[in-house]
Amino acid sequence: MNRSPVRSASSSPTFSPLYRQIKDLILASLEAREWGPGDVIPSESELAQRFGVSQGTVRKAIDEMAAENLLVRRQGKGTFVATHSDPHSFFRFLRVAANEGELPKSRSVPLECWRARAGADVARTLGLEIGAPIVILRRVLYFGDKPVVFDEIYLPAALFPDFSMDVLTANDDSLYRMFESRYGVRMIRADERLRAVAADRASATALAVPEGTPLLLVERVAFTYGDKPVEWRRGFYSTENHHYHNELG
Amino acid sequence: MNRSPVRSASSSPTFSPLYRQIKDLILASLEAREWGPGDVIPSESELAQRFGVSQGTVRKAIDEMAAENLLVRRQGKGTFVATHSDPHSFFRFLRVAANEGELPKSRSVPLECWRARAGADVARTLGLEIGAPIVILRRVLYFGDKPVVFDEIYLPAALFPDFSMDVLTANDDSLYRMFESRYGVRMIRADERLRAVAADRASATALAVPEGTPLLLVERVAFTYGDKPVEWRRGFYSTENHHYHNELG
DNA sequence: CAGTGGTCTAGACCACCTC
DNA sequence: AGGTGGTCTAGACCACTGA
Repeated sequence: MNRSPVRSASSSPTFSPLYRQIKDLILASLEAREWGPGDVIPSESELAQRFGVSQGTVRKAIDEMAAENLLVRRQGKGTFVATHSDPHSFFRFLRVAANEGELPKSRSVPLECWRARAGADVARTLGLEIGAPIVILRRVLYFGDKPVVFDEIYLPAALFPDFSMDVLTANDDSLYRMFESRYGVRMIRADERLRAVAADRASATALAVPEGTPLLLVERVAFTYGDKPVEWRRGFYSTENHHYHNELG
Repeated sequence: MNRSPVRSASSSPTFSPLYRQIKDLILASLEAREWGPGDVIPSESELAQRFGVSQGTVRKAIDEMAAENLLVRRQGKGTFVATHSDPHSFFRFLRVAANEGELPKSRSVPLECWRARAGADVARTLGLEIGAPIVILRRVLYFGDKPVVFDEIYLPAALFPDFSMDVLTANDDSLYRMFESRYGVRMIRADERLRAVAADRASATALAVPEGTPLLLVERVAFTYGDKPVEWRRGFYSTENHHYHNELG
């Protein structure tokens, strides 16, 4: 490895600065699972030596990756691969808050899980062939004793081979935590589209509200390294006592 | 001015690094309107000289402020105070997208605007005394010929003294653009809470949908420098042909 | 051309963690 | 004490802009 970085690129149309090349190299190592979620990566000076650049250049590369929540710095200890284990990361991908007071602990209750073949919509969204094997999961998220989110989740079976009710019931982690620990698939980004809809029978039942109740519909496509889509999800949120929280900056 | 920065702070409980002190000084200049939205600020080397630190330290301060969308760097030209004029900034505070195709140009149609006194809710949200003078605006946002958002907006009258229908009709800018150009109030951050509700008579009329239609309710508190709340807004979004777009990262 | 931000380096020292 | 990341400096050179 260790392609030596290009220091000058005058008149090059695809010029990218050294620290960005370093960033791409580190990114490649993450993608290749050289270091897994939660692991320490080599120290800045060690990486600097490995790549033949100064420590400041490595530092700038890591700065960007920390800003993108790919790495986490801890002074005195080292730099770590980000993981969905820590609760901070949990709420980056679940923007639910209680209208009043603190949010009670969440509990995920799987309803059904089955295998199917990708229709046109799912295939397009996940970048699969039509007819490719997928897994579908329905589950309800409770906060305290209240059902708040009814999710329908579509996954490519190729990436989550043995995904099933058994795996889910044996596992108390959040889904994304399990995805990265069991299948080595780490979600790093997601696009969401929010709409208001009337509860149909299935969502009304799951959320214990009357049919026709206005629900917040959240459609999500989640991506792993390389902006590869690996999850499609439709979540119905009961917003009687909760809301979707967002910060604009 | 130019309090000389403190270089060492061993055992100080409120230690903050030099670049953060510089950042606070630049922030104070922004808050004091030493440079207005869209203006160039002094060059990095000039600021370094003014504050008696190295250029790299000023650079790091500006880096953070650029990441927070307070400043905008333009290579070869200088560093500028961010403004709501550029369309990029516009969509940071209006997360609407069309379900299909491009979003047509938006048009804001004011319905009514009147003065009132703050009730308990508004007073608490905006940090005012109960009974303090406020201004209330109702307006509809159209995209193409479709009404999409019905807004009710509460502002402290002290900050927006002559705000009225006349001012609005004479002004084609976005609200936030007008706030910063006419009143010197620049919105830098906002908290939003999203819920699904059934359209009441007022919102149904404004959005030309049947009463009871599920609507996306977006409650926003917007903040200016120093995290001071200066706007409270309730927006009803018709999500038949549009949605609220959010990126999780 | 001069002036701006952008990159890269080398080295010093500080703050924090662990042993 | 020895390692890690965090701060700060000084200086060189590159890339972009506009007169």
